[in-house]
Amino acid sequence: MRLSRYFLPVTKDTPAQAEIVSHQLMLRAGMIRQGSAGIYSWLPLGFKVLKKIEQIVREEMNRAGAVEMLMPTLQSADLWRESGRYDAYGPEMLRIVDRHERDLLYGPTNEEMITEIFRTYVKSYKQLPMNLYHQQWKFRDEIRPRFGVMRGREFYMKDAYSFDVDEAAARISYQRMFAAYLNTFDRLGLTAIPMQADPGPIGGDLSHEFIILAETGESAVFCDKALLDVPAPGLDFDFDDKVDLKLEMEKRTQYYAATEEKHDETAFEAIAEDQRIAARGIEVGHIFYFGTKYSEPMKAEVQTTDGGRTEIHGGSYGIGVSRLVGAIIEASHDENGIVWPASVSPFDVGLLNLRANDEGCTTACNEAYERLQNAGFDVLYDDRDERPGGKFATMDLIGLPWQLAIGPRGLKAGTVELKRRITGETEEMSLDAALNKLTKTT
RNA sequence: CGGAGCGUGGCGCAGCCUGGUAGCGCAUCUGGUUUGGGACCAGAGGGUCGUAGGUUCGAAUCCUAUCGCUCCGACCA
Repeated sequence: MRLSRYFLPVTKDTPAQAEIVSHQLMLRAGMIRQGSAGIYSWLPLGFKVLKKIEQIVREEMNRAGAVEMLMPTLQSADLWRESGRYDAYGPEMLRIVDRHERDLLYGPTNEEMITEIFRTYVKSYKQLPMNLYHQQWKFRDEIRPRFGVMRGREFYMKDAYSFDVDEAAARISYQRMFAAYLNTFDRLGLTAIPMQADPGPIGGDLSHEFIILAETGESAVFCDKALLDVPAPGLDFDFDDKVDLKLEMEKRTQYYAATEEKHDETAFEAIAEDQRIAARGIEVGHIFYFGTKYSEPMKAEVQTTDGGRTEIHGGSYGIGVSRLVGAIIEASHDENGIVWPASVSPFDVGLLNLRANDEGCTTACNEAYERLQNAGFDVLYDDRDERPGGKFATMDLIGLPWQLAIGPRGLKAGTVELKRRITGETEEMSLDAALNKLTKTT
C-alpha cells in the first residue's frame, strides 16, 4: 500500500479526551474515530489490526473444534423473556421498539439466541459435544464507557457456546476452551493469566477470567509469579486428549490467581513473598460453565442412550476482540508509539523513500516495493515527497515491526537501512540481505 | 445516577473574571528554498465561539435551560 493513496490521519498532538496511552496512540495513529461515548469508527489502520486479531481468534477456535457461524446484532425480546433475562439484565441492555411495536434489543451476548437455534436442530446426544461461535458486534449501554475501545458500548466480541450431555462432558469442553485461549493470547503476543473469577450475572459455578497485567487495567488482581512462566500448550496440542486437557488447566490452577472479587488474602499470603503479584489487569477473555441455566427454561434437550431426555449442559466463552486492540497497545508500546507484535501488525514492513523527489531514489524504492510484495510482505510504502524526519516518526508511531529506509546516501553505497522497531537497532545492508532478514524473523 | 470539569476552524489551546463583533500553535492549500530523525521564507483558505432562550445599543464573554464529551465511584468482553 502506498501511503500517498492510503488513509492514515496521524497527528502530533495528543487529543485531550484520551486518558490512557493505548487510547492516545490509537487516536494519534489514526486507527479510530469516536462517534459518541464508547462508540467508534474503525479507520483503515485500526480496522486492519482488528481483522488480524479476529483471524487469529478464528484459527484457534477452529483448531479447538469450535464451529463458526454468525448471529445478528438485533434480537427479539421474546427470547430473553423465555430465559428470564429480559428483566434481569437491566438498563445496560439497549432496548428498541420497531414500527410494529415489537420489542427488540441490541444483543449484549447470545446465550438465548444460540440456545434457540440449538434446540431446534439438535435432538440427539450423538451430535454432542458441540461448540458454536461467532464474532459479532455487541452493545452494552455501559453507565460509563471509558478508555477508548477498552470499555466501549459497542464492541466486537468472539463468543462461543458449548453444549454437552452432562456436567462431566461439559467440563471437558470448558478445558478445551481454556487451552485454546492460552494459545490464542500467546499468538497475540500477550501473557494472559487465567484467574478464578466471579461468574457474574451469567451464572454458573466455574469461571475464569483471562487477564493481562497492565497498570491501566480496570481490575485489581492477585497471583503467583510462577504463572507468568507456564508455557502455552502450543499449536500442536491435541484438543481430543482428555488427559492433556485436564493437565493444561491444572498446570495453572495449582497456583493462586484471583481477581479482586474472588481474592482470598490468606491464600495469597501463603505464597512466598517474592512470588506474589498484586497488580492491575485487563480482562481480555472470560469463560463460564453454567450448566442448565439456559437449557432448563428454554427446553434445550437431547435424547440419551436409554431413550430418555436430558437438558444440555452449557458454557460460554468470550474474547473481547476490539478490546484486545487497546490491550495489546497497552502491553506493547514505547515513548515513540505503538510496537505491534508481528502477528497483529497492520503491515509487515514500512518502506521509506527518504528522497521522493529524486528519480534514482524513487526508482530504487519502487523496485524494493515490488520485491517486498513479491516476497509476500504486506508493505506500507511511504512514497510521499516529505522530509525524512516525519516519515520515521510516523512509522515509529504506527509501530510496524520493520522499517526499511532507502535514501541517496545508501543508494550510493548500495545499501538500505533496516530498522527493527522493537529494539530500535538499525543496520545498513544490501536489499537482498534485508529481504533475507525479514523472511527469517517475521 | 452521585461528585468534578470541559464544549471557541481537523487537532491542541488563549480570549470569558473586568461585554465592543475572534486569536495562537499544529495540520491544510499556493509559490520558493530545502531534504538521512517531525525544516525555513512568503502568502492563502477554513470558525453562526455546542444549541435555544434571555439581559443589553452591543454577548464567545453575563443569566437560564438544554445537549454533548471527559474524569472519579457503583457495573462489565
